[in-house]
Amino acid sequence: MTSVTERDVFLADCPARTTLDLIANTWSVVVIAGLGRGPARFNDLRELIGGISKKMLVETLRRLERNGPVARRTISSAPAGVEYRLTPLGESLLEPVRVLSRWAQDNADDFVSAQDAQLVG
Amino acid sequence: MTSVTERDVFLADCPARTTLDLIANTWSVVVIAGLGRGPARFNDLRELIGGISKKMLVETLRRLERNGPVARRTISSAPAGVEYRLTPLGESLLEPVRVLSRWAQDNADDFVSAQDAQLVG
DNA sequence: CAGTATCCTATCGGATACTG
DNA sequence: CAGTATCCGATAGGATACTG
Repeated sequence: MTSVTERDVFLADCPARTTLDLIANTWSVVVIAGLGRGPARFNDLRELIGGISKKMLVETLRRLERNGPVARRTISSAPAGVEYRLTPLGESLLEPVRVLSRWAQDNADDFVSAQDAQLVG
Repeated sequence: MTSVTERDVFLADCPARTTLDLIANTWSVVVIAGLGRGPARFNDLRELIGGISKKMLVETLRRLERNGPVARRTISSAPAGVEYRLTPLGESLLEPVRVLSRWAQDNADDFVSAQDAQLVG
């Protein structure tokens, strides 16, 4: 029994594509990877993630919250604040995110040199 | 012996972050995944990848070409045209891209329902 | 501490028309 | 077939100032 509606990233207007649109961007990947280290407060995340603005961090967290992978919790005990953590869905996203990040880290020098070669040539 | 310059996606202005910026977007992921099926012509890719415009396909291919994962070749034999294929670097990117795409396909329904719940609530 | 609100620019990305 | 060129609206994203 195959379902009539496929889930294929090659198809426009498919939930799989919509999902890819939401997770396949730098800030989503880095925020998920950051929360993979454990629950964190807003400003902890800002310190961990170099170059992210308050605006983008808020927007990224809200979007991930809306779609499931991230949960937000208010801390009443001192020091008061908020805590973000991965949901089970977010935990399952951790592996893809880490595989991609690791690739970026391992192949960064090849990318850079290819770009340099282009600039020189 | 640890190198002085780290390769960490958490660091702004790090080659790893720059690399992530270039690959962590929908069109890059889908184009790499598409070329993972084998070498393809420009219009073959346009047919395979739903919703991509000529403009975005050209720009994505050029960017991936500049940075290494994709190679472009002119076909002189009939029917004449061009062929895009993955380089060895591109092949190594295939696994991360497939892991991410598969996650999107497998969890698309959870994402959608989470969003629906938000709309209702 | 954890945001909001506003402004402004750059890039994304579709539509359309044209080219060798 | 495989683009290029141009126009245009929508979104990304930084800077800054303000808030409970």
